[in-house]
Order: sequence, then C-alpha cells, then structure tokens
Amino acid sequence: MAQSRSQAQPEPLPRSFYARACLTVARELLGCVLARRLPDGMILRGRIVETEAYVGEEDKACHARAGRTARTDPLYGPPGLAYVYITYGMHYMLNAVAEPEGRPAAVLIRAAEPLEGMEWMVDARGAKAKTVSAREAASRHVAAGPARLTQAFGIDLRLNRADLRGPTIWIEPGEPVRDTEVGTSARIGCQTAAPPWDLIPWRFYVIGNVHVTPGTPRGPTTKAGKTRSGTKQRARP
DNA sequence: CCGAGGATTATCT
DNA sequence: GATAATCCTCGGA
Repeated sequence: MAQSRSQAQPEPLPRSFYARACLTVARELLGCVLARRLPDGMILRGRIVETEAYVGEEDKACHARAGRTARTDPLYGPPGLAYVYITYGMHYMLNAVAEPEGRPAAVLIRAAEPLEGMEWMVDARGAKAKTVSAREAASRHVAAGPARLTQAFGIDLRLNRADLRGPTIWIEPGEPVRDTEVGTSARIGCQTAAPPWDLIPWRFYVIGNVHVTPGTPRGPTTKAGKTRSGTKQRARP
C-alpha cells in the first residue's frame, strides 16, 4: 500500500470557503478538484470546469423559491455540505451549499475533467449504454454535464447533506483559473424561470475546455452578452 | 454537425 | 395534474 502514497493529500477546502457569496464560490470552484472515495476504497478525481450559482428565495430558478421544505432544507443549512436531488425523475444533481447558514444558496457542479479513476467512471456510465457508439460517447463526455458527472462519480441521494470535507466526498484546492479563462452565460435549463432569473449570467465555465457540457456556450463572453463560439442559439423563451 | 422526441418520478400547485 | 438546474437515440444534412 506504500506504492500509491508518494504524494501528500491536499486538505479539503474549509467551511469558510463556502460561507462566502455564492457567485464568488461558483467562480472560485473552477479549477478545484472534486474527489470521491467509493465504498470499496477507490478514489476518483476530476477538475471542476463548469458551475452555476442559485441564490435565495428571490431567485426564481433556485429551488428555495418554494421556501424551506423537506427537499430544500439543506440549502438553508451550514455551508460546505452537499445538496443532491433528482430531476427529470432520473438524474442526480450535485451542489455545494454556500453562503452563511440560514441563507439558501448552492453551487451546481455541472462538469469536470477526469483526473483519476477514469476507467471506473467510463464503466459506471457505459454500463447504461447499449451500443458501441454509446460507449465511446460515454468515455468522451464522462463528466461533461451535471447528470453525467454524478453518474461518473457514483453520486446519488445517499450523499445529500454529506460534508464536502470528506470522508466520502470532498473538494480540494486546484490550480487557479485566471479571469481571462472564465466565461459566463445564462444558467442552463432555466428558460422558464421568471425574468431576469432566466437570463442572468450566473453560469461559469473554463473557456474552450472540452469537458464543458456539449451544446452549451463554452466560448468567450462578448460585451453584448453573446458568445462567439461553441454555442447553440436558443431563441424563444 | 443539428434538432426532435421520449424516458421516468419526486415535488409542488 | 404539471413540471423539471437532463441525457440518449434517432433521423437528416
């Protein structure tokens, strides 16, 4: 067991990291490393390349718009916990609770670049894929999208309210991402939220990174708020 | 490459 | 009863 112990493990991000403004946390989580210890002891790691901020009961795209309920309760809790929920009846979404306790807010972890445990991730996702081409697609976009990411990291409802400082899931500091590498856009899948929450640019991503969700903006943001490349125009709200 | 349509169920109205 | 912080497959260019 000494063979894989050559490097010291970075300390997980402290609770104070998450206790700040949600937008700051979303921005600064880019470049950080999501880590997961599976029941059998295997470690998975991926560099976070895409996030979204959901802040307060006034944010009509945030689940807290419905107030404090059994489901949204974790959003109001201490920062630095995981908020995991199901959407579309079948997909798990991983969030990091942010802002001081009592203020409902979270950062959706939308995509990661695999660093460690790739084989397991591809397997976890390929298991559902029937065809060969589906398997290949699974390995190309292992964690490129919020539901793909939870599949790749073996995350489900059991991790709701888990402490993001370990031992089963945690986030480590990473190589910082410069401002010039950070793009912003409207949050994905929020087109039915009341204005301005449908278009407010609270999504953050590493510009040009291949592991950002396909079919979503991943180019630089222009002054007009439009993107120059890697985008799909979605008109008609 | 792109767009259309289906899957599938917890949660809230 | 309607909706949803999504993804996959399939058909066409």
